[in-house]
Amino acid sequence: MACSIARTLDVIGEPWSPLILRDVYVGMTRFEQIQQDLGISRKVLAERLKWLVDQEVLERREYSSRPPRYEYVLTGKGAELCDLLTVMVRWGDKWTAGEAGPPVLYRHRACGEIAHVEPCCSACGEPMRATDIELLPGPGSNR
Amino acid sequence: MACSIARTLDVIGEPWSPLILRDVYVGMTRFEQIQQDLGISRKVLAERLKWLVDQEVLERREYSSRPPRYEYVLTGKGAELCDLLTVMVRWGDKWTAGEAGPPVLYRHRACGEIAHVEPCCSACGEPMRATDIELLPGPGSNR
DNA sequence: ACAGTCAGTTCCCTCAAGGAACTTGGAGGT
DNA sequence: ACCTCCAAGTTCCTTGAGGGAACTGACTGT
Repeated sequence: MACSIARTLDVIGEPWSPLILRDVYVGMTRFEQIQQDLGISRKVLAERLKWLVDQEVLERREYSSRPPRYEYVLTGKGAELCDLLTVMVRWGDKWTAGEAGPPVLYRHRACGEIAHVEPCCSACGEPMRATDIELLPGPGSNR
Repeated sequence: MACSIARTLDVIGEPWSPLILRDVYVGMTRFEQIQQDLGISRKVLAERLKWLVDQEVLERREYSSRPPRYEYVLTGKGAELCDLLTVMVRWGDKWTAGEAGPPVLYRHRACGEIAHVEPCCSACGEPMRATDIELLPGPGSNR
């Protein structure tokens, strides 16, 4: 499909993938850890990890050779997918967090403040919401 | 689960929902239009629309009373979900667009430039990638 | 009266997810 | 040498969700 949303969903569209990515992001990099943390079936987890490695979102790395043991780490491509997770968190915090408030706080290392992520324009730096955007056909369009 | 990612995925985690949202965002607001555009089964589309309306992401609006005809429009909550879509598009454009380039271009109405969306810090306004963030337990944490 | 439109609903079938048990390759204890 | 444990999967069976096609109901236009 000539749609970047569909192509992105092709990589991480199925519901477990973002959660797997989050686990790797926060340092749960091993099969057993992820499986227990998420309560996902081992079969599906093995499939997803293989898929994410094939897509170059994760890298399978040996952390012990005897016995052979592996962990999963983010690639550059995968790290940028985590930006998507932070935007998800923002929405979830704003619209679905209960009374208690957000379960996790984000500190921006550059400025040291507790903050959240906001979509901004790459040209002018001002906030850029979906409602501030005008869509134009691009070079990869098929019409 | 005490995780805003999981809560967000609960609302739009299943693979068709983001595509449905995109269609509504670009003006395809009717059942028949969406069904034909996506090639989704009518059964599943009806289920998803009902779910998204229940979640207050979409609103079901009568646009003709006789015969009774309905369309779906974004709520405020839904419009902010579209920010998530724009971030998906950015990733898809960058990592999965082929030779041809992105299928759609975005013009930021505020500055008039063709641009893409970038995650920035709500406190200092500088770019804020997943790798620039330090995670801290928040008030809604359960440990 | 009859065909056409839109917004669904119903039915059946297939395929993918879940769960539990099993496998592999080695480490460590006795 | 043997038993047991562990991480990282693989295999097998069952159940549930998605796809496809046909049907329904409320109305319009000719």
